[in-house]
Amino acid sequence: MALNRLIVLAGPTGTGKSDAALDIAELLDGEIVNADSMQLYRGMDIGTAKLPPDARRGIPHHLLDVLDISRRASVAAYQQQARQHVEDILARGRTPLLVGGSGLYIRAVVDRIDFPGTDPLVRAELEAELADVGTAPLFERLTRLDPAAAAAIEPANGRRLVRALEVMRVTGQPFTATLPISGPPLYDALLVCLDRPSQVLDERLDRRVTLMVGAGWLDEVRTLDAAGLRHGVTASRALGYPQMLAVLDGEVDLATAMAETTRLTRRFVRRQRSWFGRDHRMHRLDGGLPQLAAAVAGLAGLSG
RNA sequence: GGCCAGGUAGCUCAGUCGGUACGAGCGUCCGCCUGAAAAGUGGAAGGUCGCCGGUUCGAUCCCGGCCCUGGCCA
Repeated sequence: MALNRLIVLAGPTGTGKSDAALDIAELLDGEIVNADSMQLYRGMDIGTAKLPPDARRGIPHHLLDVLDISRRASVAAYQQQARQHVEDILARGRTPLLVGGSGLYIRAVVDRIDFPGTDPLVRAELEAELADVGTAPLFERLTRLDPAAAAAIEPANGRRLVRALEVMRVTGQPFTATLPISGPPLYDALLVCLDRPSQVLDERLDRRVTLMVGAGWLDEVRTLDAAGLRHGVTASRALGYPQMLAVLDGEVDLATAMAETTRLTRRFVRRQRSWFGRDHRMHRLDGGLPQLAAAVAGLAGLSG
């Protein structure tokens, strides 16, 4: 029943990946590996739509709740861990299912991408410089040191400028600022992208935020706040969390925060589409398809 | 009924002391993305400037009337 290959279930937020993954896992004797950057965090449950343990049907889920909110997330670390899990699952004779909406994370697992090293001190220094003098001087320097990278990075994109200069400093090598052309995926992966018509998805997202609040999202955020959420570089930026913190601070009313959250989530979905849309290796399926699991199994080469 | 403010991009609003609307933010659409990626970023499409008439070589901006919105007074 198990396949000797990886199945990737990608797609925008709210398309039904988590639930579909359960069905597929049951059908193909699978185990799930999370590919969602924010679900890595312990305690961020409601707002990240993390599947509660009692809803997982006994199917093993890996790489959920592995990071403290104070820690930065890291693609490179994720890549290493996720691949380890995929390989372990394969070794166990089961089907690994990589499920999530973080496009770069998925590519990090499935493609030959090597992330150059990092240095906290160099990084901190460059970030301080960015905060101090702005983006222009950094861009100018990058143009001198690494013209190719500079040509591929928008002058106003501080984040990427910092990283490019960091790589230059740490490795002495130029920064590869363009994603490699994707060849055949590792692990003979079957790539599936779930989506829904915009109107349907937007309505689902709207409803989802309401459900999250009803499920106690504000309490969750209050708890996380006490644990230092505001100081978590990555965690504090998760969709909706800053908005809920603002409610707790009495800065905005709940309705406004919710509207803002759905707005940002919609925008995020558009970016996810732009990311997944150009990966021509992906099979696209509607997340609302009745026999989704069977369809995926069929694509994977398992008939019936 | 009277007075005041206002009717400019899908929304909220700038602006033109009369000479093809420099518009902005948000939204929408399209794109980029190698150690924060639920992050960060680039571009595009959108406007009979409430309606009718007048003055003028020319009006979104001046004048008159009308309609609509909000507020105040009665």
